[in-house]
Amino acid sequence: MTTKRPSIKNAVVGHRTRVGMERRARTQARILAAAMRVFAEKGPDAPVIDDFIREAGVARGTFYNYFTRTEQLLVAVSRSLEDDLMLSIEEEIGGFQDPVERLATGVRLWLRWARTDPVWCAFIVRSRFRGSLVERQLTMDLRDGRLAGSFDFPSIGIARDLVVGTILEAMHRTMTSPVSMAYADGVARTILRGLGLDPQTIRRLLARPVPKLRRPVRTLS
Amino acid sequence: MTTKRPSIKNAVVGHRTRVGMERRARTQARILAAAMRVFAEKGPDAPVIDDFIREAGVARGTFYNYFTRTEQLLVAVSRSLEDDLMLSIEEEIGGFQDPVERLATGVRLWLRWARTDPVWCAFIVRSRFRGSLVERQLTMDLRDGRLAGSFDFPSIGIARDLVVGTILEAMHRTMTSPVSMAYADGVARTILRGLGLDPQTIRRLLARPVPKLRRPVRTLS
Amino acid sequence: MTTKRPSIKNAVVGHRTRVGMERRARTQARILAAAMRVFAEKGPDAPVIDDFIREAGVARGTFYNYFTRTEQLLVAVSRSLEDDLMLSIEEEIGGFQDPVERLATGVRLWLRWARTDPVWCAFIVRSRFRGSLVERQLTMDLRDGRLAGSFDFPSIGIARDLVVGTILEAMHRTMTSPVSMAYADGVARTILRGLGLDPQTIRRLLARPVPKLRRPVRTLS
Amino acid sequence: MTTKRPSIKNAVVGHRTRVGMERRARTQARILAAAMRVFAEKGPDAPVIDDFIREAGVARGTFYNYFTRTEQLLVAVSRSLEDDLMLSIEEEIGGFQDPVERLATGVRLWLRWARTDPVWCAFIVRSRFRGSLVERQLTMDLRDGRLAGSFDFPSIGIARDLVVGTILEAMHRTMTSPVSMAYADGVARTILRGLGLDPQTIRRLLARPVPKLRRPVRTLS
DNA sequence: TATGAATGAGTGTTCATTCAT
DNA sequence: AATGAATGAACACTCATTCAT
Repeated sequence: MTTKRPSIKNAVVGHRTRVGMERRARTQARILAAAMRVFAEKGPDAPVIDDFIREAGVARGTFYNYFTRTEQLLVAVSRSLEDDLMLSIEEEIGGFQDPVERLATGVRLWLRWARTDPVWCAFIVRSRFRGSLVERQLTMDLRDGRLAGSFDFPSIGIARDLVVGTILEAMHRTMTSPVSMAYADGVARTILRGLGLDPQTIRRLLARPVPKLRRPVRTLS
Repeated sequence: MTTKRPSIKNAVVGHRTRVGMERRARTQARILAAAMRVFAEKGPDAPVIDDFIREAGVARGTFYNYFTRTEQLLVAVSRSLEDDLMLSIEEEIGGFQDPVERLATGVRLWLRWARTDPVWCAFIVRSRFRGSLVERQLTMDLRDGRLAGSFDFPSIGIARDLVVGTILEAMHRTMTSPVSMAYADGVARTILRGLGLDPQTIRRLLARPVPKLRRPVRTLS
Repeated sequence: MTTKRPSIKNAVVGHRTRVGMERRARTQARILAAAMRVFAEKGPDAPVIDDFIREAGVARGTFYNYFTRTEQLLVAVSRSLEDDLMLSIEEEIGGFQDPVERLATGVRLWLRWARTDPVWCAFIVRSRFRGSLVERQLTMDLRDGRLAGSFDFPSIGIARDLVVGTILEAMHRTMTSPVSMAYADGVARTILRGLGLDPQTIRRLLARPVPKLRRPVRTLS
Repeated sequence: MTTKRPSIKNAVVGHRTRVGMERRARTQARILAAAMRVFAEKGPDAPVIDDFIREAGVARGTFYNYFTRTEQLLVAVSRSLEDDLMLSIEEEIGGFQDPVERLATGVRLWLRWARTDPVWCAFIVRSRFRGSLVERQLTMDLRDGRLAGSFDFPSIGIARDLVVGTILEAMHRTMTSPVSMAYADGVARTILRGLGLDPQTIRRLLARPVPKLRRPVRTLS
């Protein structure tokens, strides 16, 4: 009989623990969401702790229960934003077998999104952080494409630097002055060229329509 | 009459003006030189005005007579550092007729220097500013190379983004982990590939020895 | 009727009450023991409530059920530490009939202990609190010694100030720079002199060996 | 001729320097005077920087131009207060040849002042700092008195601990409960006894009238 | 033009205390 | 009685900027 009903003591402790953890999670989420809005408005460097606690509606002390450095917030938000787009893109290119096609489409989607959301774009460019998800996918595609004989470059590191560096500069240009969609595809073309693809193949790849992102991407705007 | 013999008063004013201008120039140069040392030691963001005036040995008020924002100093120093290397490089490649050879050698010299001087490298990467001299030369070479039929890219802007972006990422990697000289040439190879050069030509270009920089480059270390 | 057989309810309440009181005592003891360790490590002023609850492994709220001021803890620990040594000393001098001999030996034992345990010494000196037990014993011995005609001083208060003040300064010196055992006896000699003892008697008293403390003294080290 | 008239440049620089130094000295004095009032009101531990700047009527930054730690202020004020009384006392006992008489009168004057000014008394007792001037004079008198054969104690250090310790405890008692003037002399008597003086001499010394302090003592009240 | 003392808004951080569970 | 998340007043410290000399 007694075994059926959990002892009051255990129940209470479990309950308390659970309630406490839930509350913690909720508060942390609230601060993070607020931080995202703050960063969106003020950029990655300007915000001060006051901005975050005002936006989140928590007390100073509460903030310090979760984060002690503004930078921690920036990293968390930055990673979340990059990963978010990457997940949306992955949803579109997940079906492709060809790593070259994956990469080509991925770059085009990425740059298109950068055009659509300049705030997001500026944020990603200015925060020096580079998300782990995008790095992982990129490395994989480069390796697979080289193994398949499609790509030709000295090393994966160099190829990665080409892709990331060029895209970042392109994003920088995008947020500075509005660019055409042809510009985005031109960047993709040049990157693929740098990875050793022949013009013919590139032309064929870029002729395909770019899929629309179906998964809603969290945005800063 | 008065036109023949300049009045003493005028002479004095002129003298004073001249002396004043010289003093201005000297003080400004002193502050700039100090700023360079300060930035070298503390990075581009940490320094406060106190650091500059202490290093330069001028009073607070004096500083404000020349610069009102720390950022102005950063831009000035940054430009000076980039231009400095660019001038040294230009001295070597000035004799080359072929824009492709100019660019190839320029990139190789730039990356080699980055390997040699990690402090300089970190500084250039972290300060978002891009010097005008390097931009001008780069644009010129890209345009000439395309006109000559050697390069093939969608637009000069895109080509510029490829070159600058890839180099910046490569520099970032250089300052993070030591890289071989082969890496530097691999980056050059990939960039040239992205600009539309065929592998054969690239191989031929990279087979040539890299000239040594003869002009001493001002350094942060 | 009800008086004969205690109602079950009452029994339960009594049980609960007893259990509760035991728990209270146990928790309080835990906090005190933790406080002693914390004070030993950080001194009397630095510790914050967080230190105590972390060391004791109790929740913030629990702490406030027992102490509302850090100072209360300090007083409790301080008194305990002083009384502890006093009890050990009392065990040695309890057999002496002569109050003068009691006091002389007590002072010598006290200073010897101060030499042995600088952490304890520093703690007693820095916390201005003066334990009640030592005050009581000291007053008693001074009074008895005067009644017996051994001591000669204007008032017990003054005599007490002489003993306590000199010992505190001596302890201060002990914790600042290491002192010889002769220093300790020199202090005892001077105190006894101040209490009106003649040099001859003092010499005879200090010629006797100092007993070893048999009761283990709780220590901070 | 030119040598007669100092060059304008020199005159200006000298003038500026002088003016600056004067202003600095004035501000520092202002902060110190304010600190003294603040310490008098709130004791040595409670005051916060805000208290000092409000009382002194200077800006936060100004305060930090002169003191970076509250403790520095405490030390400065403490030393000043102790030295101040010591100077007044020295003025009275300066004429005495006999070190014993110097010391006896000094102790009596010191304790009498403590009775008169409980705020000052509390301050000296609570701030652990011991001024250098009083230490120096005391050590000198003890040494001279011993050399002259008047005093008899194991070491100067011990004698110093007796004097300082007993006086501090006596001051503590004075600020806790009002004491008679007889108490003050009783303390002096006991101290002298501890230093080895015979009762006869002590009685003779204490029979002399205590001089009045002529030099005004800066006070906290 | 150069000086540097003075300013005070701004910011990060601590920590005693409360209170719903 | 025990818990611990949340609170926010209090505090230390920084540093760009001004201005009288």
